[in-house]
Amino acid sequence: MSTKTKTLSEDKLIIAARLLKVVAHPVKLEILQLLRDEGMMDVSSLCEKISFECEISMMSHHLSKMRDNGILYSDKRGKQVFYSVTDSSIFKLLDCLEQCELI
Amino acid sequence: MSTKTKTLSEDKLIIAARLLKVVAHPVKLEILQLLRDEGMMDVSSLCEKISFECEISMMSHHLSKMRDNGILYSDKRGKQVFYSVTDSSIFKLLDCLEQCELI
DNA sequence: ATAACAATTGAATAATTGTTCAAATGTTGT
DNA sequence: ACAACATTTGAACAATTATTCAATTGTTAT
Repeated sequence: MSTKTKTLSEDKLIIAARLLKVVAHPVKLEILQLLRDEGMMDVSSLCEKISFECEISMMSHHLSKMRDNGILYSDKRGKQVFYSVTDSSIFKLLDCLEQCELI
Repeated sequence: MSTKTKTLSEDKLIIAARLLKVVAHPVKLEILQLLRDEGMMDVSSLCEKISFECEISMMSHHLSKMRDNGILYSDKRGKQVFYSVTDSSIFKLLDCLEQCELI
């Protein structure tokens, strides 16, 4: 008899908690949703497409926090900066939330 | 051509963000892991089994916050109070974190 | 060089979360 | 009724996160 479930170590639980804390915000979750559904996008476009009211400056803060935590990366092209996810495994989190009975 | 991805509405994004905020803590994640792997458990047992140092009072605060947010429920049996998850779909979140490349 | 545009930065403040501790509640057995 | 145990509660304080705004940086075109 063996347990199939993996368990996260103390260290990984700390990292996982930090990751969740970073994305635990309605605007940040919608940013991920938009990047999933429409691919990389510049800051102004994200502001326009997001359903919440969000100033450019606020958007930039959200994006740089996610970038600083390894979730996003940015690519400057001329005047614009395009953001996209570093690893698409983050989208599983969205799937998980969409399936979760509590939501 | 149709997009297969669901998108969460503004309201659901707010609920999802609140849910993530509640569990975005190493101790809370480990509580969920323990409840998944060992089933319902009383407060003192959780304190003993958790790898982080956590006083009974702190554990109780963590548990009641998760209960107040619909993630756990409690069942008093004599002197002890047993906690377990209200809906096992929350465990998908753990699976997701275990699979996530960023962790 | 200047103007217009896109985004970032940092500081100030507001709001929320996390932690600790002592006191209180409820339960069981004597 | 009393003591021992399990848990909860609430207040005080610490720490972190969110928001706003004005100033700054960098880019492109004239």
